[in-house]
Formats: sequence, C-alpha cells, structure tokens
Amino acid sequence: MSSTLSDVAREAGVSKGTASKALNGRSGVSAATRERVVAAAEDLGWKPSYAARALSRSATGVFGLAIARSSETVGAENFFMAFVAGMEEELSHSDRALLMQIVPDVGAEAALLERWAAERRVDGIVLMDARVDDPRIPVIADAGVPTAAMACEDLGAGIAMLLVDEEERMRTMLEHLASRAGGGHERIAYIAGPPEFLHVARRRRAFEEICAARGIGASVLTSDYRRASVARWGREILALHEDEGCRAVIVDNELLAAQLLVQLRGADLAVPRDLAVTALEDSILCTVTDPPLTALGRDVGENGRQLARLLVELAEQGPAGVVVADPGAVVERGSS
Amino acid sequence: MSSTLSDVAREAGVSKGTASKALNGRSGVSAATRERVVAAAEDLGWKPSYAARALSRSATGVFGLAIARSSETVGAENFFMAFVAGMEEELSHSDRALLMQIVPDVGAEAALLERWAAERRVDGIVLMDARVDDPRIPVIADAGVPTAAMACEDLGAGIAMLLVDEEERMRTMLEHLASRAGGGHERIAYIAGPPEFLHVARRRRAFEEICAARGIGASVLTSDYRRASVARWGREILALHEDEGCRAVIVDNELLAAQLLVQLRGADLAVPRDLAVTALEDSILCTVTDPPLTALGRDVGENGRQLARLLVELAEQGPAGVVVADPGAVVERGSS
DNA sequence: CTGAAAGCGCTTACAG
DNA sequence: CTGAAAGCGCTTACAG
Repeated sequence: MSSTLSDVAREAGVSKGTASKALNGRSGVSAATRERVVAAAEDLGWKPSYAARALSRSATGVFGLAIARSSETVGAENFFMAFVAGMEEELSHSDRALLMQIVPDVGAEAALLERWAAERRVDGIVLMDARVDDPRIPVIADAGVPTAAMACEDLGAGIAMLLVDEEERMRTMLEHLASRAGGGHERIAYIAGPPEFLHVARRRRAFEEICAARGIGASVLTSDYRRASVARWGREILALHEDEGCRAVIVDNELLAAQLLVQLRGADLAVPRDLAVTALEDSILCTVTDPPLTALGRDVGENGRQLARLLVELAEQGPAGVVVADPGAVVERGSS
Repeated sequence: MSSTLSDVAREAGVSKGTASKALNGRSGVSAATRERVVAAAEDLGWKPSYAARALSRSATGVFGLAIARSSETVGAENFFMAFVAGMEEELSHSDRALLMQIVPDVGAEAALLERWAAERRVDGIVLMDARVDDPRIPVIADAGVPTAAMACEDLGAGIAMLLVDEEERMRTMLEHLASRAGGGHERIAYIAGPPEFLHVARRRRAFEEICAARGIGASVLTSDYRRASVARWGREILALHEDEGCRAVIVDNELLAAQLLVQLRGADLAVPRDLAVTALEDSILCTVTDPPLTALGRDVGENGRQLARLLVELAEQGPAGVVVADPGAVVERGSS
C-alpha cells in the first residue's frame, strides 16, 4: 500500500542507508544523489513510517497529558482548553503532538503515567493540578521521564517548572477590592477549591495572611467544585454579609463565581453595591453574567506555550531553568 | 534501562517467540511455561515497547482528531470537550488513545490527515464539523483510513456515521416556542453559524421550511461565531422585534445566545416577556445567564461514546452501520 | 509445546 | 560519497 524507504531507494538507485541520510538532511550525500532521492520520495508519496522511526530513534515525538477530572468539569473550565491550545501551538513548531487521556482520578493518572513510561509511549509528560502528597511525583521520579508542570511551587523530581506566584495573584485581587470606591472592607470571604490542590492551599494561606496583615476579617469557604454545594455557599455568604458585614467575596474560578451570582440573585442584596464578587480566573463566561464578573485575567495560551517550551528543552537538552509566569491583572467589570 | 522481551525470555529460560505468545495470551504454550514467563515479566517490570509493537502489528492503537478551530472558540464551547471526554471513556475500554491536534483551518487539517495516513500514524480518524465541499473527504477517500463522523448527512467515502437529525431538532425547538403561553409567534428569527458548516445549512433550511409550512415569518441572521458581530445582531434583533413583531429568536449555540442576552439587557425589551431567546446547544453556561437560557439539550458524552464505538467497529471489522443520534429535548429555563 | 528465523520500516556505525 | 549489515523490540509463520 504505502511505499517504504526501500521503494524510494530502489527508485533512486541507491541503498536504504543513503536514502535515509538524504531524506533526513544528513551530511555525507552528494547533492545530485540527494536530489534524486528526494524526487523519488516525492514521486512515490513516501512519508516515514511513524512506528519504525519511533522504534529506531527511540523517541516518539509525543508528550503525554493525563487529566484526572470528571468530564463535567473538564469541559466547563475554559482554562484547560486554552492552555492545551497554547501547548499545541508551540509543539506543532517542532512537529510534536500531544496525547491526551482523561482518567477518573489521580490514582489512575499515576498508574497511567507509569505505564506510559514503561511502554516508552511518550517523550515527556505534562503535569497539571499538582496536589498535596501528589502520587504522581514518585512515579515520575522513579521512571525518570522528562516532565514539566505549571504550579505554585517547585515539585522536585527534576520537573521543569512554570511557577505561578499565587500569593501575588491573591494580593492583586485584594488590592483591587481595597481600592474600590468605598473600599476598606472589614471582612472578605474566599470560596476556595478542594484543599488537596496545591494552588488552593497556597491561595488560601496567602488570603489569610494578607487579610491578617491588613486587619481585614477573613472567612474561607471550601467548595468541591460541584454544583450541588452552590446553594449552600449562597446561604453562607448571605449570613456572612448580614451577620459579619462581609462586603466582598473572592471565588476560586469564574464558573463558581457565576453560579454564586445566580444564588444571590433572589436575595435581598445587590452586587456590587452590597457585595462585590470577583473570580480568580477569567474567561468569556465572565462577560455573560449579570452583572459581568470582575476577574483576574492571565494569558493562559501563553502559559501553555511556555510550558511546552520548557518540556521540549528538558527532553532535548536535559535540566531546564525555572520560568515564572506572568501573574496577570484584574479585568474590571460590573461585579466589583 | 527498561527491560525488553529478550530479558524476560532469558529470565524465564524460553525463547523470545514463546515469551511473546505467553504474554499475549496466545495458545500453544503450556500453562507452566506461561506462568513462568508472566512471573518473569512481572519481576522485571516489563511492558511491551509501544513503538515496537506498533511496528510489528502495523497498528498504533491511536485515533486521530484534528480540530480546525481557533483556540478562542475551542475552549468556549462546552460541546467539544464533553464530546471528547465521551470518546475517551469509550476508547479507554479497548486500551486506545486519542491524538488531538489543533490546526488553524480546514486546509491545514486536510493536510494533517493526509500526513497521518501516509505515516501510518493513526488507526482511524474522527471527523468533526463537516463542511460543504469538505476538503478532508477526498483525502480520506484516497488514503482509505477508517473514519467516523458525527454529522447531519452521510458523507460517503466509507465514513462511519453518527447521524444527527437537524430537522427534527429544529422542529422540536419551534414546537416548544409555539407551545408557550401566548405562543403563536408571527415571526421568529434564527441566528445561524457560518454557512460553510453542513449542520448550519441543514438547520437553516429546516427553519425556513417549517416556518413556511406553519405560516410563520422567518428571519435568518448569520454569525461567524466571533464576538465582534454580536453588537450588530443585538440591533438587528431589536429592529426585527419593533418593525416586524418578531417575538422569538433561536440561536445556534449557547455562547452566542448568552452574548445576545447581554446585548439585549440595555434595551427597552424584556426577555422572555417581549422576546424569547433559546439556544440549540445546552451547557452549564445556560444556567448562569439572566434569565437562564432555555436550550435544546442532548447527551453529548453519549454521542462521543457512540462515535468511538463506530470507529472501533470500522477499524476492526470493516464497514459499520449507521447510528442515529438521540435528537435531544428542550430544557426549559427562564428565557422562553 | 518450543525454538530459530524472518520481518515490520526505519537509523546508524562501519567499511570501502 | 556509498553500500552492506546490524540493530531498535516486538510478532508471526515455519519447523521440529
């Protein structure tokens, strides 16, 4: 069916080895021969067999990304796809591809990474959503697969890092709230994600420390990112507003913030007049709520490109430097 | 580094061929030998090399999905990720993976598919967003790669189909609008997507035919899915409402519908009292707008699983049957 | 039931 | 500059 290198070599009247060198732009082939081989390849519509090349080069040209999220949340968060799109853009420059697989939980993800490593299925791994006591780290350390991660602290195990300064991000948002006309909130609430995520823990700590330093009351609510719990926070936020004078709430992501806005709609309280609501992630979703959501925006596509570059560097040349991500800026809309 | 089949064979005291048979559960190996081989493999932590297996079996265990969408829209639409998640779920049962690549346009996508085929990079291809005169179809027909698509009509070229009855979907939505208290709209508008998409053309035709048959005035606006054009429709819809008594608008997807809602917010017109707004796709986004959006929901994850099954069947056993997708049902919310 | 050999389609030293 | 050979790590007829 498809033609092979042997066909091309025969057509050009040279050996397979010479044909290979000519086609790969290696030196040690005369210009005339190279031309003849290239023409023959073109003629036959020859393309190198992916599997054969991967086997002989012992490199797959593929980076793996396992995602331990429910299909419910993976689709809902814009962050994820924008990030992946950025990675792919960068990877396409070096003719690499991304192998994505959705798994039920981190345990399954760790197992998958281990298998990928053992099967030499990928040249490197992208780690998302780093966790406290992350089971994937020892697997990566053992396997020694080149790995890159976007996280708020160095993960060790030789993992190339795109570092996110969550403290600065939190500070930026708190400063925005403080600067509002009639600012000087005496109490601010933070609706955090599940505490097993490293970035959540870091954000929470930053929130509490900064508030304490400024003499602002800090209330933290925890969300499991599920819709069912939204009604509960609505009530809790209302109670915090009425009983403790809470006048602003920071929400971990924009989807949660939008849902909170819906909960608050029926209540006897106006956003942003009585209560400001802001999100720590931005997306188009923020523009279609009522009021539109103020959010901390960042260039997620660029982050994806940065991480891809880090991983390529690590896979090709060994230990890469640490890159610090742009912390982003507040996009003011109607909710604050 | 990683152990190979030779290591396992030596450890178990058998030949490579026998070890291979034992590990792959083939017949012609004594139970005792099989046990010894399996134990040796376990011992050494052996896993088959992906590339070697792909080469000798001439099958990659990978299906390819090229996406010709801007990273802007790929993230915004929930449909896409929910669909992919469904596919992956199904594929993971047969130990297959999805190779996804984002490309700038259909031309690039066609070129990529051609390359994938020539490199024997994938065992099959998933085709999304079928178009009028789709440049990918001849490529697939030529290459003969097993392909499956979700679309509103048979695409030929031996492509396995998950058929969506766009006419029935449109009818369902129109019937919902007709059944509203004070129904009997004299004019309905439809904001359609780019006409090069097959499903858009089909929806539009259905919209016009059904309206004509029922004596309802039909106005069609065309959107390129870009945000910049949203303000324009806002004005056009208002004009249709005031000048021609248009009292309902159907929007191609929920993101567009949500943006229309925002445009309409400042106007002297109430949704749904003066104008009903509904979307032909549903997602969590519909629940956070004000008012929440009535939408035509369907089980997109199930669609993904169905398409994956079709593709597996086609790749393994040749020509598969046609499956008709569930047309979905109206999820009534506040906007209609 | 088991082993030796050939083959999948490339790449890469090694001679000439 | 060019060719013949070995190797990447599996699978699969073919003998025995």
